[in-house]
Amino acid sequence: MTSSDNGRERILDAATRLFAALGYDGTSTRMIAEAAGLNVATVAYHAGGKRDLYLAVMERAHQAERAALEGALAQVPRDAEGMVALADRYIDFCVEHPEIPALWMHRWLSDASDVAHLEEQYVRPLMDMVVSAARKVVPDGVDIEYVVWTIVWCTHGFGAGGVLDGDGRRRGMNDPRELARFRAHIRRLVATAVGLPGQAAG
Amino acid sequence: MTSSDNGRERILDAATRLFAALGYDGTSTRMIAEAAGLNVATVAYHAGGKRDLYLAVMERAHQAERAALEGALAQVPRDAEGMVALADRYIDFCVEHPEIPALWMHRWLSDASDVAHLEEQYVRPLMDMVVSAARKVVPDGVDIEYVVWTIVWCTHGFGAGGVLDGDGRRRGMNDPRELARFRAHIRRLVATAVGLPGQAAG
DNA sequence: AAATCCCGGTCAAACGATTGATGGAGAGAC
DNA sequence: GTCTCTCCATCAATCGTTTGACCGGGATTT
Repeated sequence: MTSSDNGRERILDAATRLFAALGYDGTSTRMIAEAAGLNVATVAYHAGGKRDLYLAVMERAHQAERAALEGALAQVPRDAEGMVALADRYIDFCVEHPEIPALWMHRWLSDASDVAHLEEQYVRPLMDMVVSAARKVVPDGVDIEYVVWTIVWCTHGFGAGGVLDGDGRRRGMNDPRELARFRAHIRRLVATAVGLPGQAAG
Repeated sequence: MTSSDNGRERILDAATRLFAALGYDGTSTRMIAEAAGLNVATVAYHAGGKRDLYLAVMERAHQAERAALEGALAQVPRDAEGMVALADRYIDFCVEHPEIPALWMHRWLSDASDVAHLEEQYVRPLMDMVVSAARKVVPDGVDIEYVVWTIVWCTHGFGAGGVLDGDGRRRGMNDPRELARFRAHIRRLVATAVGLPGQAAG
């Protein structure tokens, strides 16, 4: 148990990075082994198999997401400003865990049955938590659920691929200026959705 | 030229569907051949190779997107309502070509250098067209470029993965009720962005 | 204390299967 | 006969997985 946890953890970290960057099919167990500084057989020994490893990676990512969102919900007031802050916290989370947006989108693009339970187990409950917190704040005529989906799509889209600047180059969350612009946009988007008066122009 | 175009076209269609559903790495040339009712060697004969085939698929998809967007821009008035209609037209396009959102997102998740030229050649010009059309309509303090990115992220996210209903099941563009809900949401989102008075509640 | 056993962790090597690609031969149109 | 299109057979490379052995150290036995 001295270096075993170390090995398993290194494998999980490497797999997380590679699955996020290259997708499931684009990542080989040998890549993961090399990135973790271990042998292919050791990866199989710790993870049981590529598919099991992927499931473990997704499980850990979802747990981190749930913890972050529950923590944010506990600290944020249940009013309009609180909802704006909540979206901001989620962006913080994606900045701290840059692999998660890509991991999420790759997973979202496939509908493999063996990861479907993650949606019932994690995604749907989190969606319900956020929606029920926002319901009493949002004015009539606004589709809260789709507002939340919009935040998710935008944050994951920006986090995983960034945007194209004027020269056609990608700019993403690692670009402070672009991140600030994205934050301002989401802040205004949420603010208008919850009926807050217009923010100061960014 | 009698049945050759037929063969090449069948291959391109099959490849488009499979690349959209399974991604580049998740699709094999044999799958494409089988889906097209042809032999693997025939695929190589017409397409030259898997990578060239993928490039051809992406090129065709982007051309269709450009044609649709240019057509929509030509027919739509240059005012607030026109911008709402423009977003609606783009949703129409994604409904007619259900593979495109997934194709787009898969491509967006990878940063392969041999497809990077597509961004300068297609994506950036289209973005510029839409942004310049919307600029004179949008009130101050709104980040037009990010509003357009929001439409793109939402439409592709919804088109490629759908949303989770109350039971954790996926609902997407093939579900008329969910599509209508999505349309209403985007319509309201664009309407508020261009400073239009609140729409009737959906 | 010394010798023995056991076991979790790691490795090189190999497994069968599948990958993208190619060469050569056959079929049909002109 | 020539050209276009298609298929069968095969290639080397890589895939995920398994095997059998080796190392190190704690427990057990003598």
